[in-house]
Amino acid sequence: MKIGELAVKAAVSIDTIRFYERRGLLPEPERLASGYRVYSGAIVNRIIMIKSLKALGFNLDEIIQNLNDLDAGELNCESGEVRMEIVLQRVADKISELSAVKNDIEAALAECRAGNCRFNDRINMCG
Amino acid sequence: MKIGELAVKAAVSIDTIRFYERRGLLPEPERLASGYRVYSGAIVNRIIMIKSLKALGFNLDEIIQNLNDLDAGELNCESGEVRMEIVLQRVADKISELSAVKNDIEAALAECRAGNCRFNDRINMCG
DNA sequence: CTACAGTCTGGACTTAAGTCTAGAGTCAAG
DNA sequence: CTTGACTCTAGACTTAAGTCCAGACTGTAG
Repeated sequence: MKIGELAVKAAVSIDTIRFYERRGLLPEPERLASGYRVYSGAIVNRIIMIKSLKALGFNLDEIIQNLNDLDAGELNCESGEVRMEIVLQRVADKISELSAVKNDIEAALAECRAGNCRFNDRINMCG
Repeated sequence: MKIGELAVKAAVSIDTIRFYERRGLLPEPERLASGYRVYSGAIVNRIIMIKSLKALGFNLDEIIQNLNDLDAGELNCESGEVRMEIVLQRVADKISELSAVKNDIEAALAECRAGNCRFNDRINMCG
């Protein structure tokens, strides 16, 4: 399978595949005499793994670590759990940060609607 | 007041003040014969406004628009309300996006703890 | 006068995760 | 053989909001 087919099967762009290769997320593939990259079907799953880990909030460096440990057989249930907990905390923190912003906007809007708009006076209703 | 004092009073860095000036968020200040920027006290409030709008989730381009309209007297309660509603929507969308990620991680963790860990098998528990 | 702190400019650098481009080579169909 | 689709590389570009730097100048205290 050449890169174009892989891109379709894994639903990523060709550029992304080459970028992941440069970043070390994907192994260097075999090459045809022409220099074209050739892939086995297994690589599709690896890209799906990467996408799954991205969806879980891991960044590329963390994904590299996970995949390396996975390849080395050093990624077990416990270490995976710990990693997910760390990412979970990060996601939860971002959510509460944004929730605070949301509350501020809602308070400001409530002030507006109570006829006490300060938007064009001094926009500092949100600490 | 020179830029260093303004930076302290407005609690931003000197670089940020110069950057805001380049970006058009702050007017070009008077200069001393030496070329040093001189500011009146009023500029402190403008920077505080910028920070408040940032805290509400506006980006710098939107803040420029708000400030321009404010300067032109074209920012009234209604338009301010509309703008805040748009930003509120954006924030709410981000929150639900992150909440979905959070749910996925929690589901994966629950699977782990139920003794059905698939982290090192195939990390695709989250669509 | 000498230090030293403050300020100036223009431009490069940062993060993250790609995306885009030019110019060259390759492959398959007609 | 030609055409068009595919692939190659290296490197520049993107977004956002700044931060950092070198090298020069200014202002002030001792």
